[in-house]
Amino acid sequence: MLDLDFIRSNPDKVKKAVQNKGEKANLDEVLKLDTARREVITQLDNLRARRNKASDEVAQLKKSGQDAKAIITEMKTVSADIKRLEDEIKSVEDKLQQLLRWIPNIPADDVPIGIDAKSNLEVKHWGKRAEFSFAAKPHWEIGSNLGILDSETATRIAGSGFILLKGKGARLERALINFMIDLHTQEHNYCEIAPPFMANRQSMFATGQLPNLEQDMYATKEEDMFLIPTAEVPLTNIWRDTPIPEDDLPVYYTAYTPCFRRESGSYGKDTRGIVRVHQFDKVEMVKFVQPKTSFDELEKLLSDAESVLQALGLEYRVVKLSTGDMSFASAKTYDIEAWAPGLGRYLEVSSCSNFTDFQARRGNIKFRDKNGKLKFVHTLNGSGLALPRTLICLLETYQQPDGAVEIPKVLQPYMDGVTAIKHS
RNA sequence: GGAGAGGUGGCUGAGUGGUUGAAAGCGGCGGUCUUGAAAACCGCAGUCCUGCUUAGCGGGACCGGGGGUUCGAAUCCCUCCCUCUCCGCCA
Repeated sequence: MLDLDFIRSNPDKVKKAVQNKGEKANLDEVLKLDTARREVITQLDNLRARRNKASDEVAQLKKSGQDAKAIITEMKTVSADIKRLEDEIKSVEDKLQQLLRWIPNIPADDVPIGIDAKSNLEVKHWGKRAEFSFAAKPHWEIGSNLGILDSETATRIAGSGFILLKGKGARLERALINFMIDLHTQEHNYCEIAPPFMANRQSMFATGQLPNLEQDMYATKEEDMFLIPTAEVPLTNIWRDTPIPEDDLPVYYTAYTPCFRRESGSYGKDTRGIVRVHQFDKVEMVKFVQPKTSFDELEKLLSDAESVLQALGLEYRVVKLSTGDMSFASAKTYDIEAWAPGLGRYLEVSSCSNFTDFQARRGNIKFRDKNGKLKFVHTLNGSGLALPRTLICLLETYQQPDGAVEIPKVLQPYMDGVTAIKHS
């Protein structure tokens, strides 16, 4: 959500942002409603002031035993007018809020302008391309050959687009989660959280999943709750409607959660393997920071996510997303894409964004500054990392001619010292 | 799922339908006193919206959310949400 004040005084910037992000938002109507709103408020407040005054007079008259009929009769019509204006203001504000929800965050100045991923900008490359003396296999072949990945069974249990890991495969998943969480808590100062995996409508609105992505989420029928599509939702909502003590800033949280996504409309994309699934594990990082520092914090967040790939020895590149490719709520986003040799392409394993005060405004997340004033924080989040795709890159990068997969050194302590997953 | 109790300021906790933005206590901030601190005493303190002659001054709203009754609602009525206690069920 943007500040109405900002929209009013910078309509051109907002218009440009809407356009560059490929969103549809009725800005002219917003400005019109904003004016109407303030006009009605002025009238309404004047009438209310009159009523308050009269109310005191009635009280005084009654106290001294005098007749107040005249005022009461007069106030009947005033009250009727107030009620009419209250209905009007409610309808105007409802419409305004409705439209405001669809206005995206303003992209930062250094974000490349473009309608889609074609305008993204590669800003960094790390690691050497893995070379193979044989034809590198895709992960689903490696996984099923080793008996650690069983998609058919997952399909029987839940349907297509679900993963079942087995034996060392399941263990590897758990090892990755533990390794990542330990790295972020021990090296990068994040506080570990184990949050709810479901969230209510208000939480989903605060982080920006609603209203845009309602169809992409799994919802419960009876309770109007949603399965979280990312830990960003519960983590960011920890401070919703709750001022953060300034001394606590910056606040860093990390959490492992499963993520649930319907992926409706993505049929035909990534149907093989586990690149795109309905449920996947992810370690997420979320930050609440002082507004001035948020873009620096984004760079740090990015490097925290990168350090996972570096430790695992996986080749990757960092891409700065263009206006059209980044999310509705983001001001600036970096994607990290790791190389999957078997697939022969990069996979997005992390997305690190600065939401500036966009989510904070929606979720009323504030801190008290030195002068005692409440101000919106800036929020950021980044995957650190998404598991199935990291697992894909790992299996495909460390596959051996005999079908075994070597385990990177940093993970071995998390695997009881296992150095490779071999055919059993 | 059944029965009951309750949601008031940063916290605890009062509040006969009419100067109640709201007593009191704690905590907080500023001061007096003190070499310093504590204690004591005095004073200040909420959020949001809006207007203007915008370091300020007005006005309005806010006592879980929404609706209703009334000239007037923290107070009465309806409804939803949440918390707590007991029973049942259950990892």
